[in-house]
Amino acid sequence: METARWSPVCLDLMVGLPMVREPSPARRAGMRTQADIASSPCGRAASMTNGEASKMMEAKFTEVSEENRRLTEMIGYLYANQSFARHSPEGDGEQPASTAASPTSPVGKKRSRESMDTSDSGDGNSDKKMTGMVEAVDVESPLSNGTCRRIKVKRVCTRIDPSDTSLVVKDGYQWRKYGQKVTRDNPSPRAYFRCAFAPSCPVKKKVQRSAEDSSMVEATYEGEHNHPRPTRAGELPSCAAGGGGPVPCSISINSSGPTITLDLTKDGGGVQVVEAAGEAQPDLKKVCREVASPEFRAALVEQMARELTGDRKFTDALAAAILRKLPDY
DNA sequence: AACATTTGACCGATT
DNA sequence: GAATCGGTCAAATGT
Repeated sequence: METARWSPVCLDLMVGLPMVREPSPARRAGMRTQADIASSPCGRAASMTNGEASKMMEAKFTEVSEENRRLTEMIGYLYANQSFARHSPEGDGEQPASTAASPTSPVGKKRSRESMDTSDSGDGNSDKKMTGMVEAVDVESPLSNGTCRRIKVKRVCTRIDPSDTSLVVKDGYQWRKYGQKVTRDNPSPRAYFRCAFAPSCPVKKKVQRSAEDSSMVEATYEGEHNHPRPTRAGELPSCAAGGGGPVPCSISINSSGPTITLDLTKDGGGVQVVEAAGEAQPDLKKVCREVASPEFRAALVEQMARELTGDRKFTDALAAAILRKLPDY
């Protein structure tokens, strides 16, 4: 018997921390100065009213999104001039794509580790763990004929029940597991999945528990689906799947700096700040704390709700989805 | 019987 | 050239 379920709500926001107008080399690398931080809205938000903060945050988010987009273009341009590509975060979701990779030949059999594994490359400074983030990069997959094919690699971190050993991340697509491996730098095994529509769909994903936090799993998607997301019951996006599945509706904010995860399902807590590399500057931590404040979160939620309800396409789709869930009368 | 998952073996890349 | 590692294959097993 099919009962009505909660409609999935999963918002992945990919916004960067504010960048300066004329990026210096250091800033191009994602670093921020104290002046940047001091002038950021987060540092002042606490002293203003919620309404003011809300408005300001909205404006700032727009600005930051624009910055992020420019940064994306810039980094993409930089990497396009190099022999390998690994460029900017791009906060799009997984859209069905018809052009990405050749349907008949999945991801190249072997790729360099540099481009293959964006999480830990195995070199000396690789202990960066970007837990809680949603990151998407394009990498070039070398083909046997010497050319390269660009594929999208997206990393998503999700919180799941620590006792759940299945490493199943429900993301709306159907997957077939084809392997599992214990890797050197993580005691928990890494599971390999292929899209159930393979070989026509070239997408693969790797899922592995975080070494530091066993309640977090890191899923790495390679390629883009060339088919629509299946809509059968039970295949809900990870953030909304209930019943022991991955739970949180989380928003990750990252731009080469620390990762901030806002778990909107929790009251008061649910905020996690993870340094992307080494130790974060104290000021940065302060900003992160302020970003994690109830005021900021409330403003964020308010803005998202406004954006979504103001989007005609979204409301139409939502209405259609609700109607589908209702029994026929 | 059919399909999905598990798991050891294998392969190619890297060190 | 050997050791190591990550990724994949495919037979065995489970549902």
